[in-house]
Amino acid sequence: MKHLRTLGYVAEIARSGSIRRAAERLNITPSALTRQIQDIEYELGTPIFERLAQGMRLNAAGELLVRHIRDQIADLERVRSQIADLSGVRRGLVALACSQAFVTRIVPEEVEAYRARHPQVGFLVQVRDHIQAVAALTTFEADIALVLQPPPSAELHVLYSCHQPVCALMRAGHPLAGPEGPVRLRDCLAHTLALPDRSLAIRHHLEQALARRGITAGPVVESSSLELLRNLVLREDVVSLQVPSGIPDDPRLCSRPIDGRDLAPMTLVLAQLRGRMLSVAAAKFADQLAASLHRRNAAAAAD
Amino acid sequence: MKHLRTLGYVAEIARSGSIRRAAERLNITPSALTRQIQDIEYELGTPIFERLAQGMRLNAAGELLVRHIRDQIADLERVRSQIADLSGVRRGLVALACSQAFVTRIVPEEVEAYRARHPQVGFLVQVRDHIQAVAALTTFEADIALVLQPPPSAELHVLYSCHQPVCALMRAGHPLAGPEGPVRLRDCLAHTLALPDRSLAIRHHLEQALARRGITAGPVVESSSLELLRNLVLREDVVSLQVPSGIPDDPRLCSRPIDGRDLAPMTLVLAQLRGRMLSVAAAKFADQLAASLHRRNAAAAAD
DNA sequence: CTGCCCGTTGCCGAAACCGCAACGGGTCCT
DNA sequence: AGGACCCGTTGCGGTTTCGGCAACGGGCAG
Repeated sequence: MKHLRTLGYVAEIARSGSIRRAAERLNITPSALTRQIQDIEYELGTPIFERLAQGMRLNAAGELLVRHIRDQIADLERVRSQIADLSGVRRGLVALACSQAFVTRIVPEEVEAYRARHPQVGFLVQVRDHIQAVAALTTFEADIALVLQPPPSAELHVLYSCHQPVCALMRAGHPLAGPEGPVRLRDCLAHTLALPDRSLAIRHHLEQALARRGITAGPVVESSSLELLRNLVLREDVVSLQVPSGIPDDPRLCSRPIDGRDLAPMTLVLAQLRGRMLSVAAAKFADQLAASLHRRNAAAAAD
Repeated sequence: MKHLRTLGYVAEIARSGSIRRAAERLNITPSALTRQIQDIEYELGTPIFERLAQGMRLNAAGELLVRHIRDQIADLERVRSQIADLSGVRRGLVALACSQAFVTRIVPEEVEAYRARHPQVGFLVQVRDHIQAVAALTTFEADIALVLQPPPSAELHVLYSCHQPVCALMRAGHPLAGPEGPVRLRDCLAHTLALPDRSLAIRHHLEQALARRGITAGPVVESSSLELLRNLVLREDVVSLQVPSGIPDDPRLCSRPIDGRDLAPMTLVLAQLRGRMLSVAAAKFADQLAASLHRRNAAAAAD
């Protein structure tokens, strides 16, 4: 809304680190920006930016102010959403930060289900690793986060969490694909591996377990893209590791959980920023997601 | 600050109930106001006021918006106070709603002590009964409240509370003034009474106790001003009822607690609005006040 | 020393804001 | 029923604010 145009300028400068870059993104001139900042600093009676040769950086006062600004913007959005809710049609935007493992099935299915009931609600789905996802929450870039193995943080308010066993993934004809039931980790390591790289939580999890046993995995292929690994599995006799949520329903693929003695299950967490009041749309979507995850988990346990 | 000028207009219209009255208080013309409101309603896509013949009243959407606006204003004030605190000098405004009983000694003493250390901090002390005090907190007109017998409310966050015995107050020569120690309520009722009226919590407290015994008090004088009652006590042989905090240190006055069997002690409460983040100045003053009340209470118990 | 990118400033047109006067529609009192 | 009164609203014109353009001075790298 209009009244926080100026404050938005401040936030954008803080984001982009210089007046000129911010001006670019805001489609105004640097001169206009400079004046707005000067006005605000005059009103506050103190500078909020350090002027460096490379641009602008927030000082302590600025940090406080920008925090307040992000708060204001998010809160106004929530109020608008509540107001829209009064008139029947729910509209709004749900900003979700999620791990790569969930873009395959869970998130698209849930978004579709939600939008079938509330077509006026938009979604912004950002794929982030577990560290970046928490950061996105604190800067209000995301309302909720769905991630694997998030770092413990006092800022996180967990809405739902459950365990996901790590699974070995191979194509239907692969030697390991035969029998049902769990597979030992050492059997997997005997085959050619295609693993997620170190930017992904699964790999961290694996490395920790291997380190305790003094083994190292020598993957032939590693990638930051789970999708690439799956496609590779379809073309060659390689074994990959993924969590069940990320495995598409494809008869050409076969997955078997790693024995719990070798690799503990990973933790799936749905969370928001502690103390943050969500918009109606985001809150309801989080509810739906939590309920659905609960059902999926129960169904998986029944197998 | 500048950016919430327009929003302040909305809040003021909501307060005063009509555009013309708000315009008066804001020193602008009604036409200017009308336009601002229309702009906002256009931006929100929905009216926020009902147009009545007598003026404007908030609708449901407006209620949500005004709540948000008050929040914004209070939060910005808090941020400014934090920023000022960074540079060493504490400035800001502490808005306190208190019962009449505390304007005699406690509040003036505490304000003086605080301002001696932080002269840049201003105070706004509003005398409110226990109902109005809570209302002042919820509308952000007050940061903290110091009241007797506040109604239990989920919105209240109690920072400190203690008991205050009700005391009989008379001048030094009065027959009841003789011995030290508690006095029975029936002995008081035997004398001419000058009591707080029904707008004050002490009177409510007394009426409740009397009703249980099936007695009614027939006061000769009743008043909403504790100060008036005290001055009356000095001029005639009448007995009044007050809590110790409200009794000035005057050798011409004598007070004796009512026996606990006749009248339970009243509850003194220092509170803020639950979930509200206070400015530095208000938070520190609340700390000081709580600590001081604790000391005073301990000293009184030692007598 | 020479580009290059930075924030900043003077000047001017455009847009937002506001005051003035007048209008139309309600309520209340006579 | 009529008139006084208060209400919100609108057309018009002046003032203030905002933003774009061009130019300046200052750090920094090659």
